[in-house]
Amino acid sequence: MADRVRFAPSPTGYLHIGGVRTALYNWLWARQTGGTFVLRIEDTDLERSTEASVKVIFESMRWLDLDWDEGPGAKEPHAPYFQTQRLDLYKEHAERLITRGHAYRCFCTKEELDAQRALAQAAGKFFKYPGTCRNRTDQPDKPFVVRLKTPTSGTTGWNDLVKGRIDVPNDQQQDAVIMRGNGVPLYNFGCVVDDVTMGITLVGRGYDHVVNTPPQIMIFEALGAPIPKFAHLPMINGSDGKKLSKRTAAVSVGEYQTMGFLPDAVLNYLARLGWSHGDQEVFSRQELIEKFDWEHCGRTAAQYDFKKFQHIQAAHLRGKTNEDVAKLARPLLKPELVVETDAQLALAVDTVKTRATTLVEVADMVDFYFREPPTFDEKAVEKFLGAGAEPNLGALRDLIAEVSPFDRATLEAAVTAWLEKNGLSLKNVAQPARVALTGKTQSPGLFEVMEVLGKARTLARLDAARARAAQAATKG
RNA sequence: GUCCCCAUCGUCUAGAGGCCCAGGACUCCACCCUUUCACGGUGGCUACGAGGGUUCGAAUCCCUCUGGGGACGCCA
Repeated sequence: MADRVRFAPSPTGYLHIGGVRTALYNWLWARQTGGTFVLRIEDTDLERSTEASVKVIFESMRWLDLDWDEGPGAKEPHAPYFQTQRLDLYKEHAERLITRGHAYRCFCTKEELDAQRALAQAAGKFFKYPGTCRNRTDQPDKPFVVRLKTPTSGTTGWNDLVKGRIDVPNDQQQDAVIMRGNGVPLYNFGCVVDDVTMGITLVGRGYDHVVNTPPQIMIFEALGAPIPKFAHLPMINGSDGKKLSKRTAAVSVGEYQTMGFLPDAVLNYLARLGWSHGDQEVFSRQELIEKFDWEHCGRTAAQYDFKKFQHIQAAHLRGKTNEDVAKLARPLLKPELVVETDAQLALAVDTVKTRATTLVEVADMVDFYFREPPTFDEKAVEKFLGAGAEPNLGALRDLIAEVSPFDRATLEAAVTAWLEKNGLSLKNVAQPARVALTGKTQSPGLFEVMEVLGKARTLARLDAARARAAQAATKG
């Protein structure tokens, strides 16, 4: 039977790339197996959850094109999909647990417990709830929390899809609070009740959750619900080996979008971080869907590597058609640029695609084609359009004026012949011409630049440069 | 302190007893291509944490140690 999987982020900030990888693996599994990908918002941390964060999550998921089959804005057979709107459900389930003797009301106050904990810690001991209310028969009219009656002996375990068998002694657990005094469930409880009521059959999540799994399994059991499969993915660390942070990496999806990364590249990089398929490094979205599996997920924490990320991004950029890249880069062009047709932009893109990493770079590199005059790099002008440049530039200009058709091959042939006849090498004229045409010392090939620019503008730019050089000659 | 997990080049990883004196990729370096910058190509540096077993044979299995990470909340 196809699995029902879910991604259940907490809206406490941007969508973290670690979270994206979790979402991705679940999504890939669902898409590969014809399963259902559920999006649920775990907003029970009232202090930190914000509506803005919820919006960011949706936007990021949409940009990455990780579509959800069930959840806000999609089908909602198990609505609502926000935990704060499911409070009655949690209360019901908690009551059921109490009735069945799997949970109990605890009247100890947070203050009492905190004091005891502080005391224990001061003595170098580790505090564990002593079970004060576990067997009490009176039910005073006081505020209470609900605690799970946890087995004290034996072990709780599961066959983790990526980690293998994990068993944890039950005496390590304590009677955990599952419902707060204010009726809001704790993570472990809300999560399980939702997974049960939403029919989740496979839980794929970060490795930091393995410690939550034993108590959650206990809750599944107490609820009399089938226990889903679990897959715990290793963490992603920063390049310093520590937890991924804003200082060591771009952690939010939005940052990659503004840097001009392609969604498929982000997915590819994240997929390969902690999962492998032989020696393959570059995957299309479709390949990821076809090839993803839990067996080849790594067991070790991975370090984020921006250089490799860029490499993957560049590979995806090169893999796209000029037309597609042009379409994506167009909104990134400076508004004052004059681009007559999409085809023209695609031609320009073709010349910079192997030189750029991001869409932002594409937009930047293509700028000189559509700006009249191009932006000149002063150092380049000084070096190549000075007093001595005028004769060669002039000769080149006059030669090119006669070339027809005006394409890169014909241009190159004509120029090469001319150079030979005059005992010159391309080195003598290439850089001045490059600066004249592009404003920079680094650019796509000279003849492709001319072709894309077209005859008229090529000659105009050459003329302008010649005039500039002549002026420099009279001055100095 | 107790419990859980992990351990191959700097990094991501392949590897599920012989195919491995360890393969791919990123990075770095050299060379080739070349009008510049890229792309591409070729080559190079660099790894099985340590010690014990098991075995004819171990990166692969077992044990110990060491080193990392995580948890022990009315956070998620």
